[in-house]
Amino acid sequence: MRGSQPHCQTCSLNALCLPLSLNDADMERLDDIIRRGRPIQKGQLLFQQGEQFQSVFAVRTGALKTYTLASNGEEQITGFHLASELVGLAGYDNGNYPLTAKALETTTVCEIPLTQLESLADELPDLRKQLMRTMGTEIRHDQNMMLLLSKKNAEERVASFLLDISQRYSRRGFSATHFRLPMSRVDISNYLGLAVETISRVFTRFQKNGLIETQGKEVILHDSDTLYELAGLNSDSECGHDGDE
Amino acid sequence: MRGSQPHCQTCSLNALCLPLSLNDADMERLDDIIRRGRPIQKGQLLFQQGEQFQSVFAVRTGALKTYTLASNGEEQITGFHLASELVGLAGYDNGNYPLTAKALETTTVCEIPLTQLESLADELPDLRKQLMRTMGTEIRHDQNMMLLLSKKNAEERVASFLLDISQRYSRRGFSATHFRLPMSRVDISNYLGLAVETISRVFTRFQKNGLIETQGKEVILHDSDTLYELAGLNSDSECGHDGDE
DNA sequence: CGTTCCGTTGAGATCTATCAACCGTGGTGG
DNA sequence: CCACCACGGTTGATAGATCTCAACGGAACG
Repeated sequence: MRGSQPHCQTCSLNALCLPLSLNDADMERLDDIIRRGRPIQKGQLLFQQGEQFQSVFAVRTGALKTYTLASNGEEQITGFHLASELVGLAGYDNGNYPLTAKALETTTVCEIPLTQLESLADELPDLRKQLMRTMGTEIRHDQNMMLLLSKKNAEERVASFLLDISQRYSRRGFSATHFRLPMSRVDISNYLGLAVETISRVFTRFQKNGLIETQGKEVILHDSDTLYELAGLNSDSECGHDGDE
Repeated sequence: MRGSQPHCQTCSLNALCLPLSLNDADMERLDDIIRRGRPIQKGQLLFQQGEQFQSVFAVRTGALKTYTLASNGEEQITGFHLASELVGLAGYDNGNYPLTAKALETTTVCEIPLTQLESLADELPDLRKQLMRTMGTEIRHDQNMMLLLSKKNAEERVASFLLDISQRYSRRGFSATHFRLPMSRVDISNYLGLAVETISRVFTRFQKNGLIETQGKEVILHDSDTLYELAGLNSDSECGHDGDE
């Protein structure tokens, strides 16, 4: 994102990331324990299901997907993680990551070692609250996904998905109507519990109806209102994901 | 459960409930802030979506379901809560309950007021860890549900469900093969993302194949191994829910 | 320039939802 | 005591949405 060693204090994402509710002094202490590693390339793993749980990560640039493996080997994508969003907190309850995180494109992350995060949380009530809030947000997101997966049809799911991504980009200051999807159609279909072909068909149907315009991964939302209606949401409510893990 | 005022220290559920990892002194302090209310009757609400978030609850006896309302009014059941399990932590991230909790039968709960829980957590690192762990467990559960809802067919879902309930009863010292489902078929169908009729058909099919035996809400598992196979699980792994919210 | 991966489109198969009827139980009231 | 009703659960027939299988086009890449 910037040249030498970046810091939370100067990071353009700090208003969205874990430092969210921290004052300057606290942020500095958080900054001290964060490790900034090499970028990881598309397709590489950040951590793997079953590995020992050692760190939580914040996406600085790029995007990740997280997925669990069923015992039959099928993968279920549980979330996409864009810049400023946390990854890995879902595994907090025991010693191993319950899911795998893979880069969708070249990605840089901030690594926050768990032991240090825990001892810092012991001292900083605000950080603690922020962590709990982030986990609560993740639970809300997952429960919205459960609703989507068990009650919505293909068009509703795709509409919800597009609006979710739109809102998340918008929150980071990017266009809410013109963006690039970092994940493949296959990933989208897996996430939404549909076949790839169904995703493709819904995209073209939406395009024919003038709701969206797509060219590969580039998407333009032309009629967000109708999309919101389709998704079964009001335009000011959440639609699946809330930005943090 | 018992006559006058019960206490965490003597509660038969304390090895499964929030006091899980607390020492005696800490448990006593937790015990002090817990309120034991009147039993709530079948169909009554413990709390409602949108209400101010004030307390977390532990089920002492009976059972609850929690569900969210989509904007079209449809309800999506996100979990069932048996004795010793926590309810309400899912809402931790903001000021309002994001879901409703309704009693499936006459139910008694321990109420833990949030403000007091928070200040107690400020002092007791073990309690804090326990809370985080519980939330992490809930996230894992929800992600397992996402997998179930997007990848499993009707038989696999029902098998997973029955084994989940079985494990949870078993953990509380009850039979893993002979139990009573506290929820209706409609609730099960809603939870599993299927039509009631499908649930009914799968139950009878399982019964014809000698896998289970049912009479109304009473269930006997005759062939857990095949059920585990169907569910796509090994018999020692989790299958959806892990006991705590 | 060939290969591979990804996305799209078409035709047919399949699972589950839907609609409808029926049954047993429990509660209510005449 | 019995008729009646409401409700939950079961079963059958049909319809529909999505999956599966298959083929094709284009972009990316070595």
